[in-house]
Amino acid sequence: MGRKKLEIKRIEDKSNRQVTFSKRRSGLFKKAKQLSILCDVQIAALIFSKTHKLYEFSNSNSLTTILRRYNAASDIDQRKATGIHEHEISKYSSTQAEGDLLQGVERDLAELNPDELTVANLMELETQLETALVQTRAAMVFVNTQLMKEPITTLQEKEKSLREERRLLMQQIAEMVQENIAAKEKDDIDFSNLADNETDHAPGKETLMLLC
Amino acid sequence: MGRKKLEIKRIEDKSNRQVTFSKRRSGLFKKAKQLSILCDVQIAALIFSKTHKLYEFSNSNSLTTILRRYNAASDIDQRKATGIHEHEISKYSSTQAEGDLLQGVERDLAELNPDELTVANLMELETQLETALVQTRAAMVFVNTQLMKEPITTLQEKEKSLREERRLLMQQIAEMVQENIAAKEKDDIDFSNLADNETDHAPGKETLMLLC
DNA sequence: AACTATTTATAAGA
DNA sequence: TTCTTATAAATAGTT
Repeated sequence: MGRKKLEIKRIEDKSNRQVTFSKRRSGLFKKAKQLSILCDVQIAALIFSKTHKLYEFSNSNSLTTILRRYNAASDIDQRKATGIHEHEISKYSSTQAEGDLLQGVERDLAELNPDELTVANLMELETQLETALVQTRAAMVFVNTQLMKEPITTLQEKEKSLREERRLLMQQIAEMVQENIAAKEKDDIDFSNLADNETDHAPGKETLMLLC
Repeated sequence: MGRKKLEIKRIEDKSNRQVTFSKRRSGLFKKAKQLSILCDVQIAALIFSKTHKLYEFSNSNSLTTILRRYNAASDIDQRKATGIHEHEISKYSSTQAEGDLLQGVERDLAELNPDELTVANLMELETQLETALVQTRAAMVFVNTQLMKEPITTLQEKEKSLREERRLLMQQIAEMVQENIAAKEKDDIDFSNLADNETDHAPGKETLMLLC
């Protein structure tokens, strides 16, 4: 779409490539945001440029929250020690309203028959929690990617940073899972229909074990 | 773009939403692929639909390789035991030619001054290896997501599956890293300029440690 | 960073 | 659902 039809092959001119990258990246993220809103789906898009910057789009609450926390912590704890290094996360993240997890469940349930409600509700909640888990894991990758950009000089430092990163993440994940469980229970849903193997475990505890 | 201007808000009609999702998802992946080719960048895009299917685009070699291996293994080992469950990974993955990691390095280096070559070469290789690491981690998340879709009934089964999944991944990562190192050494580059802290470690081993 | 001629994506219709 | 087509939107080259 432009003055001339452009053949899809690597643009050799550096400056032109940079301009096109900027334009099309913005276009791609815009499309991603539109799709996520129109069709009510969760999208994450990552671009690793040749200059080793990470550009990211995500409409996921938990993901952006974790990223924001990490970036804040990173600003305070790590940048001072290793030198300033601008983060290139784009501003396209469209955080949905708070509590979207359970609101989404309720909206989906409106399309179901009343007598399917209880079972469907439980299944949906189960799946939503798993989605949150997936997002959390995705967040860990994003955060790791962020960390990669830091100019860490020794492998000892690298390992230490990764350990600290993991400690922070485990903490954040624990908080997130606890919030989910609290929300679940607050929603006053009957859990007695769950299979036996679910009832003799604390859900949050089990989830955390799987992450370790 | 269409007969009418469409307001960007959730499409309430289920059937219309599904059609739009299908069309725009295809459009988004097409754009992602074009951008990755035109600007020579690595892109991963994930979409989690409300029906809990994962749609994925990636132009990354290592990522798609791992996914393909896992899916193959999954077909044989797991589906039989837990019941068939179609994978919904889209076919948009555009795998670059083999050895693109080092080819990319060489191409970038053509734009540099000759006297910067040795240092730049090493830095670039370092970064490429880190990129591979990031991709590997991303692959782990994708694979976890895949696994989430399987209808696993007990938490015991779930935990067992995750353990097995991790074992397979560690193995695949080890292979990938070894391939990288082999390619590195085959390219006949002088590593003597590396800082001391890099020389008293086997790079592959260290990388694996960070992943554990 | 803005502009605009064109190409491309796609909403609605068949 | 898959194909068609009128229209909206993205963007390549230009300023």
